Amino acid sequence: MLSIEQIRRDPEFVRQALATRGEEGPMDELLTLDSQRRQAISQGDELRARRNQASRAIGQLRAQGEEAPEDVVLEMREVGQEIDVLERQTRELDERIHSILLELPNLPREDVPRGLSEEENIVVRQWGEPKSLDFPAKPHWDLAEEMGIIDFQRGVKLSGSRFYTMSGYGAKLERATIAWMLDLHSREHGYTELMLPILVRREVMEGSGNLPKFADNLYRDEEDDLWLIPTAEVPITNLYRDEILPPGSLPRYYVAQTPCFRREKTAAGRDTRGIKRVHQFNKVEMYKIVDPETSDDELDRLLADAEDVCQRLGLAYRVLQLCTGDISFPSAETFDIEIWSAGCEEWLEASSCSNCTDFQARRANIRYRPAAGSRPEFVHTLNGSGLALPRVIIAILENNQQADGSVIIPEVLRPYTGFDIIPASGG
RNA sequence: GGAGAGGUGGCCGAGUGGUUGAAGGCGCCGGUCUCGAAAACCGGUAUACCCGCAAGGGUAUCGCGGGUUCGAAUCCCGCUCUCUCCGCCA
Repeated sequence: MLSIEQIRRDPEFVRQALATRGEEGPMDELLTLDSQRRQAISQGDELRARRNQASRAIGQLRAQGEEAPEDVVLEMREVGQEIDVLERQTRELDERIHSILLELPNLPREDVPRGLSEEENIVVRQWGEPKSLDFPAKPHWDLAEEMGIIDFQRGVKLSGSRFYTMSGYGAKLERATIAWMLDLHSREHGYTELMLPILVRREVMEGSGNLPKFADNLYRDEEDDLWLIPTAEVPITNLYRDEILPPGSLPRYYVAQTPCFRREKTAAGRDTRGIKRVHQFNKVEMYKIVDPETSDDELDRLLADAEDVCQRLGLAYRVLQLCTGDISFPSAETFDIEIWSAGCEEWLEASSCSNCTDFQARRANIRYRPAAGSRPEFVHTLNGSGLALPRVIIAILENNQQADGSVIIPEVLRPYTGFDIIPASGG
C-alpha cells in the first residue's frame, strides 16, 4: 500500500511513478477525499473535546451531590448526534481512500528500467551455456511419461486439467530436491526454516497484496472463508502482522517449502503441455524482513542465493531485470532467474526475487523499532523463489536425459535421492 | 460438533458508569551510588490520527462492531479469538 502522506506531499511524483507501470493513479480523487477526511476528523475532534469537557464538569457536580444542568445535558445530546454524523462521514471517507489505495501497486525503484511490457526486460547476466544434446532431445512431457514417473492422465482424472501425479523415481527426485534446497538455504545461506499453514484468512491475503485485486487467481474455501496460498510469501509476510519488532531483531531470513495453488485463469491456453504451468506445485521460498536502509543490498544477496541453487545443480541460467511494467504488484524491483531447458528449448522462469520495500509492511502493518525508545518504522520485505520445483524438475529431466531414455541425477542431489540415475523405465 | 471460562499497556495483573491512557509489579531506558558491576534509590517508558513552521494543543484506542448515556474498560446486543472438558480424528 502506498502512503497517503507521500501522495499528499508529492502527488505528481506518485502519478508519474505509477505511469511507468502503466497505471493511472486517481491522485485528484485521493487528494479530495483526503482533505475531506481530515476536515471531518478535525470537526469531530473539536466536538468531542467540547463534550469531554462538559461531561467532566457534570461528573464533578455529581461528586458534590449536585444535579447536572438541564440545558447542558440537552446541548451535549445534540453535540453527540453531530459527532455521530461526522464519525460516519469519516468512516466512509476512510473506506473509500483505503479501497483506492489497495488497488494501487508499489512504486518502482529509481533504477528499474522503464518499459511497459516484458519486451523491455533486460538480461543482466548469464551463467553457463544452454545445453545442447547430440541426439534428439525430448520434451519432459514425453520423456517423463515414457519413463513412467509423471502421469498426466490420472492427474486430470483426480483433479482436472493442469494437475498431474508423480511416482517412483520422479516423486523421490522432487522430494530430494526440496530437502536439498531447504538444507542449502538454512545451513549455508542463513535462513530459518519454517513450516506454514497453506490455508489462510482473508486479511492475510490482503496483507501480502493478493486481495482484493487478484481474487480470481486464488482458490478458496467458502465455508470458512479460508484461502489456499499461491506462494509461501503470503503466510510469511503476515507472521508479524500488526507487530512492532524490538530493536536488534532485523534482519530476519526465512525459508519454507509449501505447495502453491494458482487458478491461472488468465493464462488459459498457454503452456498446456507438461508441468510448466499447473494449478498446484511445490516451491521453496526465501523471505527477508529487513531494515529499509539495507533492502537494496539484501535483494542482491537474495538473488545470489537463488543463483547458487542453479549453479550447484549445473543449470545454465540468465538473470533478467524486469522493467517497470512487468514487476509484480507489490514489488519495487524484481529480478527473474530463467533456467535453460533443452527439451522444450526454452528459458524457464524458476525464480522471481523482489524487493517489496514498505508496500507489504504498510498493508500488513509490520514495523520495527530502530532503537530503544525511538519511533516505530515500517520494515522492508523481500521474497524470492529458491526455487520453484516443477521447472527445476523439467530442466533436470530434459538437460540430463541420455540417448537411451534414462536421466542422470545432479551430483549434489544424490545423497538425497539415494540413486544417481533414473532408468528409462523409472515409474 | 457439545459444555464452560476468558480476552486490559512489552509481560503479569488491578479496576463494574465520572480527570483511568488506565493502580501495582516485572521488564526496558536514563541517572545517583561504585574502581567496575550487582543491589538500592530517583526519573522515564504505548500507538495512531488531526491542528500547528515549531513549541504545543486536541482526539481515539482496555479483542472487534453496534447500542444505552451528558459521560463506557466498566451496562446491553452481535461477532471473533483463546483456553479447559467431552466428542471426533491423522
